[in-house]
Amino acid sequence: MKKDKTSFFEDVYEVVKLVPRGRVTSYGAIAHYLGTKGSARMVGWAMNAAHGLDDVPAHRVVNRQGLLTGKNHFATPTAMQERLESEGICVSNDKIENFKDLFWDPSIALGL
DNA sequence: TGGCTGACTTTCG
DNA sequence: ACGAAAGCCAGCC
Repeated sequence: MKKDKTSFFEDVYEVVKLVPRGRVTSYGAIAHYLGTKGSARMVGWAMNAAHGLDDVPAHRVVNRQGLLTGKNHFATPTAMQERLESEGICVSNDKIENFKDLFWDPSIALGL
């Protein structure tokens, strides 16, 4: 089932995997959802380990402005944008269009 | 044990 | 509006 010892990363993975296709979330939102488990930086750092996992759509995680700040850590800087566009998300100049509408907050989606 | 790091966020200038 | 700096905290050496 699940491991009793839930690392901060695993919690982040679970949340990111819960992000619906065609939606995006922010580091701060995940950090806020996890609560005291860490700060927004920790989320980004967790993604650094997550990008190696196909189960974790790290490309759906962007910063507060909807900018693809983490694209630089992907296999290719364009992979992130291409992936988002592939899911129906409009990206312009490394920024998500209508980000406010596409924003997906785990705290809300999970009914917290 | 102690110190460095990091894909963010917010605030001051 | 833009730039730089501080705050944040868990993982790794």
